[in-house]
Amino acid sequence: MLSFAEENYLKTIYHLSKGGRKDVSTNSIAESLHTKPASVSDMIRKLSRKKVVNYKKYQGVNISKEGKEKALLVIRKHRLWEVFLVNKLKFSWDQVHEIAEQLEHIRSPLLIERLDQFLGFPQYDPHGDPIPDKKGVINSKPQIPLCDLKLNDSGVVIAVKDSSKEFLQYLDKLGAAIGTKIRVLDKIAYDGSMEIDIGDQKSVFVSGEVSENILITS
Amino acid sequence: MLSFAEENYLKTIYHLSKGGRKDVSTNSIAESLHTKPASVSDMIRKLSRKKVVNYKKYQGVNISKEGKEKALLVIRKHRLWEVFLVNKLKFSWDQVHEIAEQLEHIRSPLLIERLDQFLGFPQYDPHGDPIPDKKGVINSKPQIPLCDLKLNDSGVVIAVKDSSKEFLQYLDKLGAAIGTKIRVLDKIAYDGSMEIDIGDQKSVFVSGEVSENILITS
DNA sequence: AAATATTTTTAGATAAGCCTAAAAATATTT
DNA sequence: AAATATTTTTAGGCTTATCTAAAAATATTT
Ligand SMILES: [Mn+2]
Ligand SMILES: [Mn+2]
Ligand SMILES: [Mn+2]
Ligand SMILES: [Mn+2]
Repeated sequence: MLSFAEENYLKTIYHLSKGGRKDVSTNSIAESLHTKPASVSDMIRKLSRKKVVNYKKYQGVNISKEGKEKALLVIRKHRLWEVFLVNKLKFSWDQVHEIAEQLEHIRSPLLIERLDQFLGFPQYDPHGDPIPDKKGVINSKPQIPLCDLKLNDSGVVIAVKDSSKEFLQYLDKLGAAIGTKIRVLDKIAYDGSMEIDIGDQKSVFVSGEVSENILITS
Repeated sequence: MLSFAEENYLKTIYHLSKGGRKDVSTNSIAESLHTKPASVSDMIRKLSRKKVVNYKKYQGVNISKEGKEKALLVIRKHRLWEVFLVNKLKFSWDQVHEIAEQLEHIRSPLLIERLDQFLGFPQYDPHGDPIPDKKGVINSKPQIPLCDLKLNDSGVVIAVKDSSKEFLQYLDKLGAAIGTKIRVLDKIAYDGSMEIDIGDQKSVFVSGEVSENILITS
């Protein structure tokens, strides 16, 4: 049985090891969780004793099979609750992450099963992230960051990499919600910014940073 | 801001002071929370510093005005979540208490407001307990324990005093859910047990303990 | 009223989870 | 390869919430 803190560490380690290489650095975990490296070292030792991560001093950690299962269950709960908040309680997609951070730790297998059913077995959360099934299996569509599209390529917004309030509210303002068609009108080599057409309706300029955080399916 | 543990202590102190006299003993709190009196003494000192209880050493505690407000908010959340679990997720009334014990600590005023609305502003939880409103106001109907009814009196089950799995499952077996009509056929002075008619359908004997835990409106 | 029993508080530990500062290991420059 | 910089770990503290054992206060009997 893992504590809330242990679940949060494990989830972070999972996310960090998914993006980059297998081994995750102490500093990157500390940065993600807004804690100090010393605290991370302590916690990693504890997670290692519990066999949810593999760890050799000074060599970074990687998540074990059981650790991954536990992390995916927390992520499943997080995303199901986000769907509940948006679809049933009419929250907007930029309001739900913080609340889901709390709800993801509620312990009751039956609750999650019933919630899943109540929501109609959703496949994706409000930010386009896939919801792992009971066994932790993720059914993910190919996602390309907008910045990787070529001139005149088009595709549909399928997810966002950054789920912060600020970014989501900016996308709302652009009218670039999930499901919106986007076409690349111009790519500015100088700073990585782009001119894009949103929903065949308007053309706007977005920064390189923004274009990295919008995920497209083609 | 109160911790989960502090919220649980406060809720317990509120419940204990509602039933009997105003001042609550250290031992009774310890018993309710399955902790030791020494731990209770520590916690009471802390709650007293936070002004949510009034406390004089060796004289017991009573809850303050702010304490009562905070306790009622936790109780409001607990009962709304129980309604959600039963009405929306199809849990039975004996399955929801433990899960609500976790959900009652989720912090988000907007979430509770939306949940209340989603549920249609329910007045009572699945065990017949009244749900405090946003301001902590409780709208409670008069409740009499079954054991206080006289011979041939009748009334409707409006709530239960004990919400344990075991008791609720026994009531299910009796067919004495909330809303069921009950009439007193006989009162056995010897042991306080009763013969009752349930829903004009069948007569059964119930122990004195059971008849204390069934609440009736007349 | 004195003796005894019960209740409550205090003293001293422990575990989790965090911190800062210092030491040790590893990585990067020169 | 040596010097320097960075990363990671360890050492030692702090807070919260719990415990057991002992002391102090209050309540009950005799
Ligand atoms: Mn989220
Ligand atoms: Mn999400
Ligand atoms: Mn309950
Ligand atoms: Mn209830």
